[in-house]
Amino acid sequence: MATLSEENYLKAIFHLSKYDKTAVSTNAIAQKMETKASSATDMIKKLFEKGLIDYQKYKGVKLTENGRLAAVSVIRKHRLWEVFLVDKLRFSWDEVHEVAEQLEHIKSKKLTRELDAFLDFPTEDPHGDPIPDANGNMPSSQKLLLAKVKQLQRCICVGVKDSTPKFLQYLDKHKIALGTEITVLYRESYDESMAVKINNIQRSISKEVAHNLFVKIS
Amino acid sequence: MATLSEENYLKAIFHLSKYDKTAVSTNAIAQKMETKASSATDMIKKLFEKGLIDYQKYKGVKLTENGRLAAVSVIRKHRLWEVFLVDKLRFSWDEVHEVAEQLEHIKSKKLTRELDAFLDFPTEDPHGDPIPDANGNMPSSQKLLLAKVKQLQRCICVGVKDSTPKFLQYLDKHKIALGTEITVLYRESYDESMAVKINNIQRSISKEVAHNLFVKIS
DNA sequence: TTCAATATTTAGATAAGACTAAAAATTTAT
DNA sequence: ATAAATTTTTAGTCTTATCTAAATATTGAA
Repeated sequence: MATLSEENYLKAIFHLSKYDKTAVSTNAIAQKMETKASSATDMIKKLFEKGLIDYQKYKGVKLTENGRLAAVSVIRKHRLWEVFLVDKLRFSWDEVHEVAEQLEHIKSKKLTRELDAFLDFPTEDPHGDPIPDANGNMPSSQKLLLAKVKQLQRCICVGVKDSTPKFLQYLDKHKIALGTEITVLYRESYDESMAVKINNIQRSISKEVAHNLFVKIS
Repeated sequence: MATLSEENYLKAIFHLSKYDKTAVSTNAIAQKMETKASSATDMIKKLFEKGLIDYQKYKGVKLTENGRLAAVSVIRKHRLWEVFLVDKLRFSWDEVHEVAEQLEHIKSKKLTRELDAFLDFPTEDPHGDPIPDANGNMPSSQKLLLAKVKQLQRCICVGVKDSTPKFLQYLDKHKIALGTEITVLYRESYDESMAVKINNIQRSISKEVAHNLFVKIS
């Protein structure tokens, strides 16, 4: 069974290898974990000994199947707890992360199973991120960044890439939520901002926001 | 803020000083924590440095007000989570302890407050133990051990002293639950067992059971 | 009250996970 | 292709919480 620290490293490695499938560097792991490269090396050796990652000195790491399952199990719990906090306990979507970081490490198969059922088997967390099933399968979605949407297309907001409180509160303030419909009017080449229509009102969306909002074409 | 291990020691000291108000010995703490006396001494020094216990070498320890508050806060969370597991997640009363031991260490004022509200401000956990309020006040109850009940008195089962799965499963098997009415018929002096009437059926209750079941006179 | 038994504390060691500083390997730039 | 810059690893230290073994204090029995 993995320790709390091991679980956090596995999660970090999983998230770092989510998009590109190449090996993850020691420095990248250290940065994500907000620790030093030497500490990351120590943990890498430990995870390698336990068969949770593939590792060759100086060549970076990759999760093994066991490592992936362990990481996904933690992510599943994290996201289920986030749903619980928002749906049942009046937390807002910008308040859940810190508490879920603690709850995700609770070890009880039955707890996870029953929580899932209690929440009626949700498939997404409050930020639109998919919740892996009990076998470690991650539901795939065809979401894309708002920044990639073509002119005059309509789309629906389905998730966020950046889920820091600051960004989430920005979205709340501007009445952008999951499910909100957005029509892309045109792109400003000067600053890569976008003119969009939200709730029939024309607004400008900065490059930063457009690169952190996931949508699906509707 | 107390570490996980510190919280567990504070809880142990609280439970050991619950009934008798005298100082708690190092050995008693070590035994409750399933560790060695030398380890207990180390932790005692640490808790003393932090102002959570009063301590004089060789004289045992007592919780300070801050220490008591810290212990009661953990116990409050433990018992609220037990209610959650039984009332919302289909756990039985003999399954909740282990998971609550983990959940009790989650640090979030808001989580505790909202969980309390979500559960509709329960005053007792599934074993009949009182849930301290947010200010650290423990509701007092006038419960007593079944073993102390006088002949021909009627009483109602309100709690358990021993809350190990074995005892709880014994009670389940014999259809004794919180709220069950028990009439004490007579006491067998030979083995200290009791003849009682439960659900209009006469049964014998062993000394062991009678000393672990709390009732209130009805 | 004095000595044996018991309880407690101290001293020194260990493991996990972090750190700093220095060494070694790899990558990049000229 | 070689030197410089960067990345990664190693070596050694620190803290927390544990342990064993030894030393010291307290308690209790004769």
